[in-house]
Amino acid sequence: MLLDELVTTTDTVAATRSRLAKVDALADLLGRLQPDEIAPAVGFLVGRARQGRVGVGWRGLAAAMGDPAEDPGLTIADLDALLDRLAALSGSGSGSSGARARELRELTVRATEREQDFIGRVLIGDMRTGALEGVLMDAIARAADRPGDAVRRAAMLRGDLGETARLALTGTADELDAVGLVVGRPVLPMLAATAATPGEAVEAVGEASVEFKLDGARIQVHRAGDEVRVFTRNLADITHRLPEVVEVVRAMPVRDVILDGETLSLDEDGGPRPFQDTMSRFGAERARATVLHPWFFDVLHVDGRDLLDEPLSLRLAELERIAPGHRMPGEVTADPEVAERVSTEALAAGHEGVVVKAIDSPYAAGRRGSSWIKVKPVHTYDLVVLAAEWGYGRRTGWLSNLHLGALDPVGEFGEPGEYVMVGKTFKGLTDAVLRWQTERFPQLEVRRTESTVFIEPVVVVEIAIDGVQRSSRYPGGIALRFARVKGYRDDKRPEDADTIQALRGLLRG
DNA sequence: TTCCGACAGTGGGGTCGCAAT
DNA sequence: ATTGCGACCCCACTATCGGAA
Repeated sequence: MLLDELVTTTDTVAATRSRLAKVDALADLLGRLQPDEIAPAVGFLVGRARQGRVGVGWRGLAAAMGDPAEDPGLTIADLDALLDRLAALSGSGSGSSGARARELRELTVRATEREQDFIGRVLIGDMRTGALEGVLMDAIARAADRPGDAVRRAAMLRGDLGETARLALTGTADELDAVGLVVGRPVLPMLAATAATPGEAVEAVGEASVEFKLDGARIQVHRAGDEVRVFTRNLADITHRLPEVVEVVRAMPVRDVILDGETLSLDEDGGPRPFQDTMSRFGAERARATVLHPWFFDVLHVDGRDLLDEPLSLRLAELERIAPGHRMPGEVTADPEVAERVSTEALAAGHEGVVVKAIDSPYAAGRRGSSWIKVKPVHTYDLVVLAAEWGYGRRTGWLSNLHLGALDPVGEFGEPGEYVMVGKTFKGLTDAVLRWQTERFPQLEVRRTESTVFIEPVVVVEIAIDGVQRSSRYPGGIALRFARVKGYRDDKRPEDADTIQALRGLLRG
């Protein structure tokens, strides 16, 4: 199929807000693809090429794009082959950036203007058609005449939407239904919703396993005999970086197993180190002094037996049997007060909070259902808006991302009474608030750049954060973690804002 | 008719490896 | 040796659609 035909469909999809209409257009396209084109096309449509990331970002793209062609001639296979070549060049030594740019230019001079635009969005992974995995799964089901739930289930267990689409469209219904757990092949991890308090979470799910939530990285570990593989939340294979985790699982009294858990580094006293330290070790290719410890909170398969559809109570019993020394701390209860106590214990030990899990729930791979609910304490501070950046996409034309400052009353970082930037946020803003600040901030403008309007430090905004972390980017040495707007505080004066010293106090304890 | 679950979009912090400078 | 880019960990929240209640 010509790439032009696929691009026409994505234009149609982007032009409507109706999901049913998007599904119609996508299903029609999927039905016309050749078998070999299905997996590549699905990768394009969701902005996640089957080759993965190929080392081209905004900069590389802008530098490499050539003049467009007049007439369409590229095929889906042509773009897929380009991605293969780019992936092969990725990280292949000196000159590879130039080689990637040449490959990209060679292909894009054969692309029309709108094909170039599409290729760019594929490479960046930013499709903006309002149809990603969720909508596309419905379209695959429609095109293949299979139930949506069957496609969804297969995609979660297969961990690969392109291959699932190919199977759904070219195989039998039985073959689709037969997609299951395979030891060694990662599945999409189950996700958690959010609640304000542990008590509220227990009220919502009933009898629950209330477990510590550790501030580390999610891991999924597969063992088949002596072969152990470790995967991230996004299913990347990081086995070679975590030999200590491999050893732990290899020592378990099982032949085959699939475990879900979290890994992080500890300090000398056995307490958790900051997330940044865990990531430093987790992200490094070479061995480091710090060790990553695994804690497991679920088991999906043991010695030939799938446990996905078994209740959590049974899975936890299996976990206790095979990995008693590496179980996530927790307690089973239906009592909100007990849940609050477990949460207090987790926080006292330096952890993030708790996850409350319905004790009778199955393992819903890839779903953010309501049977797992995470609870973390929220801190709020009154900060001062220093600037705002122009938004993107549906926020084009609105001042969106806020620069936030904390008061420095003693002049530790400048003159007394000045404000020290500690982070940015775009979260928590409703359309009405976006409109308001776009109207208001230019009246307070002191200067501007292409992207940013800087204003008098007089607007106080209440900000929620999970905490702070050390920073080399900001002058105060700390940055906000997961900052979001709770609301503007017309009743507060900027000189009453919270201080950089108070924020820094969050670093320990 | 109203409610609510699922999705997509809008970006935030950091760390690493690597290629270019 | 330093810098900038790209990949990838962690993540919250709002608007919207369309099926469920």
